[in-house]
Amino acid sequence: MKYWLVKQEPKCYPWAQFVHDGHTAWTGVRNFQARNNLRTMRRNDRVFYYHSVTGKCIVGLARVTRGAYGDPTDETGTWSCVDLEPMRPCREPVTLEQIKNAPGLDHLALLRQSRLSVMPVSTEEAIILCKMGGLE
DNA sequence: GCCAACGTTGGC
DNA sequence: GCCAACGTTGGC
Repeated sequence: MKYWLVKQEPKCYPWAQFVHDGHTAWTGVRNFQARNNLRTMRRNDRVFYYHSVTGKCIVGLARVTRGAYGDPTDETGTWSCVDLEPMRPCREPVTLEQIKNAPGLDHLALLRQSRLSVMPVSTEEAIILCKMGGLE
């Protein structure tokens, strides 16, 4: 089981809406590196849900319910998406500032590649993030 | 609102 | 294949 982090602006699709919907197709990714990460995802992988721009914090944990398939919002066949389902919210959101200051998280792609919207998280990093967010 | 980072496009 | 111009993302 691998760990990932996806970014979303809360004004586009907030965690609360995700929870309300119960599941969602993670469509619309139009960046090759992010797409390649999507394609590496497997069912039951865990996904940290990060609110970008407004919020700037991890707000919950989701899981992959369906591995990569063709993004239905893409006519060209170039892009992929996965299906996600919320698991549980953070007891406390993990802020970007906390992440920056936490030992062991300095290699997180979130800090190194600010524009990447789908990125891997190592098991070690995931353990730290779960602890910080009150996620078991 | 600004701007750094960085991906994409298109002329050459 | 190079690179300037341009657009987007996202933190500040």
